Formats: sequence, C-alpha cells, structure tokens
Amino acid sequence: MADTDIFDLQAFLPYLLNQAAEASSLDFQSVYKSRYGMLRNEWRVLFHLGMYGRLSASEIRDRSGLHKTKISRAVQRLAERRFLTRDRDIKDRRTEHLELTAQGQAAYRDLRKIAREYDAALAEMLGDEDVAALRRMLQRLAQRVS
Amino acid sequence: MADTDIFDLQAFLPYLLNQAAEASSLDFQSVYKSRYGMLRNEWRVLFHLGMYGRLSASEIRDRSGLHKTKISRAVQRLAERRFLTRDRDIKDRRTEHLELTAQGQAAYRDLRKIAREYDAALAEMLGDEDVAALRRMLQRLAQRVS
DNA sequence: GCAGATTCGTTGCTTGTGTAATAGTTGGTT
DNA sequence: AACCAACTATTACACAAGCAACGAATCTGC
Repeated sequence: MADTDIFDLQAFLPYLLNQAAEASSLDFQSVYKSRYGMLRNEWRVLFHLGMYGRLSASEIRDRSGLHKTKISRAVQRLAERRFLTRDRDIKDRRTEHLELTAQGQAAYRDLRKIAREYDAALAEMLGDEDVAALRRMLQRLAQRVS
Repeated sequence: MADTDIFDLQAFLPYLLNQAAEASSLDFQSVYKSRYGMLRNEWRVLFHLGMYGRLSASEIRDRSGLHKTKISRAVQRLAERRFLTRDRDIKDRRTEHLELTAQGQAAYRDLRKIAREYDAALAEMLGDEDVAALRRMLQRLAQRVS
C-alpha cells in the first residue's frame, strides 16, 4: 500500500531546515551584497575577524567550519577591497595573519548592527515560541549529525 | 566601545540555520547520491512526483518554491535515467506532464523510508526538546521572511 | 642534516546556480 | 484574422562552489 502511504516533505527536517535557511539567508544577503558587494563567505570571514581580531586562515577554518578554499577566495576579495590586511608570519612563513582595516571594522560594525536587528525581527516573528530552544536545537543539529 | 561589544555569531539565526541545514543536508545527500546518483534538486523533484503523482514543471515550482531552471535541469536528468516520463499535454502543448516510472517509484519509496528513519534519528538526537515546536518555527521562518 | 610526512594556503577544473534572453504556444482584443 | 500580452519550459552566459592537485614551508624521526 505504498502509494497511499503519505509523506510530508514539509515536515522533513533537512528539507525544512534548508527552506528556512535559504529564506533567511536571502534576506540577509541582500544587505551585505547591496551595501558592500560582499558574498556569503565574505561576510562570514569578516565577522570572524570582527569578533576575534587577528586570525590566520586556518584559525578561521577551525572556528567556522568553512572550507579552506572558500576562505582563501573570500580573503582574496576582502583584501582587494581593502577590508582586511594580510601579514605574513615571520616564524612560519606559510601562515598569514589577517586583520580588518578601519574600513573593514566599520563594515563589520554596520553589518553587526543590522544582523542584530534582523535577528530580533525573526525572533519577534516567532511570537510566543521558545526562540532559545530553537537556537539550542539548531546548534545541536549543526554540530555534526552523523 | 564597539570593540568590546561582543556578537555571538553562533546564535545568529540565519547563520545557525545554515549550519544546521548544511549538516543535515550533507548527511542525507550521501544517501541519494550514493544510491541513485541524484543531486539535491533531483530528489526534491522525485519526492514531489512521488507524493503527488502526475505534475507539470510549474506545478512542482508552485509547490516547492524551487526555481524553474533547477526543475528543468533536474527533470532532464531524471528523465535520462528513466526515473520519470515526460508527456506533453495535447490541449496545451507548452505543458509537459511528469510522472514517475516504476523505477522512479521504487527509488522514491526507498528514499522515503530512509528519510523517515533519518528524520526520526534527528528527532531522537534532540532528546527532550520539543521537535514539533521546532518544525513549527522552521515552517514559519521558511514562508517568506521579509 | 636529510627524507618523508604534514601543514598552509592557492589554483585548475568540473559542476551547479541565477539572471536574463529565448523559442514556442495560447488566449484575449480589436 | 492579426496582433499583443502572458505563460511554459529551455538555454546561454557569467559567476560561485567543491574537489583534487599543487607548491612552498615546516616538522619529525633517524
């Protein structure tokens, strides 16, 4: 009786997570894209540097889980646009230390402000729901499933 | 005092949603990819046809929110691999009706079974948390944010 | 101090995605 | 009937992503 055996795709967690992630990503993307011509990986890198200060590419990788090629290309573009500086380590010349310029910090602060507001708007959209529980569950799901 | 003004990226909903979605997507992707060589958009189309039966491309678009080019390409590949048949409408020859072949239905049922198990595993991973609330909130977030 | 393994980061290549342009079809208006 | 707007689906192009290979630098064990 497989044919009458219904399946609710709209309740399937991986599908649902994707839909929700895509919707909110697109919204927030329009902000950093229109204001600073940034791509998704670029604002992620920017935020990591904004939050933690001077970091190397692999430190960003460890903290963000972002793939090294994404980081490499994001850093390249951010450096071209003078959002960050690259400073090669003298002791280990494979490593480069990355740091936001004044312009990068300004962009970070601006975007951070908008991010907070947007996050608050999402939370408000969820009304009475337990947003803290949502974050907790998402964090749980995010840290490696299988 | 902007520098000491912390921001928790790990709690920012769009970021968190992406992390969780990516993690669970990658897990589930390995299933349909290894078993049927399918891509993400292909299993989505497959599932829609499996659940609702005969549909046109634009009906799938309306139900799934998937972009028409993604659907067009997914349908092409699914047809090549004999997972579905394309049947042009006689009254309106712009439209094609899509329907799963026996092979397509078998794949659908197989993947549906795995999807259920995987969803259950995710829910179990969340332990005491209110998974119903999670789904409710995600659905809320998914249906257009701004 | 040398060989091989490891790590940092970049690049090439192939594949996927989004936008916009397109071909083909239909329906409505005059 | 001719025209035009709307719609279905595909395709072309430019851009982004992922994988694997790579060069350079460093570390490890002998």
